[in-house]
Amino acid sequence: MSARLDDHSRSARHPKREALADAPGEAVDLGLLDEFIGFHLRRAQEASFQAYARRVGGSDLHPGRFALLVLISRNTGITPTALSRVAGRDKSSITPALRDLEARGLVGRSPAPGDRRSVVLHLTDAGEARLAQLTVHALAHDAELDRIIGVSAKPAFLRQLRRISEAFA
Amino acid sequence: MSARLDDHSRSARHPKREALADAPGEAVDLGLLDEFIGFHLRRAQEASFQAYARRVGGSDLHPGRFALLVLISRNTGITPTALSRVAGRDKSSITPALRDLEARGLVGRSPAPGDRRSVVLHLTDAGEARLAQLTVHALAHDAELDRIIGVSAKPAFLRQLRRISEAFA
DNA sequence: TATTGTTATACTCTATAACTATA
DNA sequence: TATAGTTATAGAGTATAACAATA
Repeated sequence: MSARLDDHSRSARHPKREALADAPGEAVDLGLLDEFIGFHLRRAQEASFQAYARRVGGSDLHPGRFALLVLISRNTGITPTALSRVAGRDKSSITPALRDLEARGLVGRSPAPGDRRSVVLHLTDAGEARLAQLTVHALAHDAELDRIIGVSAKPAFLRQLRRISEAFA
Repeated sequence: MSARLDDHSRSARHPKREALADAPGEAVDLGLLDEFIGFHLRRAQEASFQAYARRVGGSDLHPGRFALLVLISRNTGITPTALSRVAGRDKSSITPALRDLEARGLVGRSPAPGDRRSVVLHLTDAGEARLAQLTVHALAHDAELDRIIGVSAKPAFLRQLRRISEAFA
């Protein structure tokens, strides 16, 4: 909620200081944080992430893995290095994720034609099936996000998020 | 990638989408991801985080630590458990962060009056001074975010982010 | 010389469970 | 019995540096 930045009267309402946030939902002064885009960006992202994780089940594939499946499916033959660039990660960070997806039998690799240093990636049939399952959950989750921000406001909201990630790319 | 935040020679306009990270002429198809709020939320948060980290220097205090300093400063006498609830983390997750801030001499603790199990937190003078320094960086970073999304659009944007985090709280 | 992918390694952040000392 | 805080431990996720094979 919105914090009153200069309100020091809270000690009047809460004579015992340790009771400041004893009860869940007790008011805590967020100070400057309450007007920072970065702070609310982080909270929204975290909340959305955890809601998705609850939806698919904690033990299942996280959003990052789902994103890899989508990207490999839509870009069959992409290389690990190209994937890491899309994800904005170092190439060494993508190796464990791909190994995990391979171990689950969802992703396969083949020698890259024309460059024997490289490999090209594809989804297995099981990978495509799993992607289809996860897509149902992802669509439901996104539909919930749509309801929260309002369908008519979505395009502008997405545009602003894209502007942020592109401005700092 | 060595973009400096202070470098205003860099255009803020980015007309093309999807050319996020790949070699020229090799556009990557984002598929469903491109319309997912959660996906763009994550990218924006990550980009903002890294831009802030570059601004304050990679070795310095990260946004999470800055947030703790703000919260302790604005809520002197808050307990670790209350802090963990504000941050949405388990109480065991807050212990290492507080130990770090104590080791840096920025945060102090005292016995909680009336409950000998508990402790209350406060910023040291050095902590307040450091918070003031970091606030300058945080304000500059947030001003850049303001420019990116537009000052007039900021209130609605913040409202939407708050709605997301509160809807999944 | 540069690039691809991997390995080794380390650091951060987080969570669960068990423990202590209180309450 | 329940709670505050800590500890031990484990699991993701990421990064840097170095390496072998290839370009």
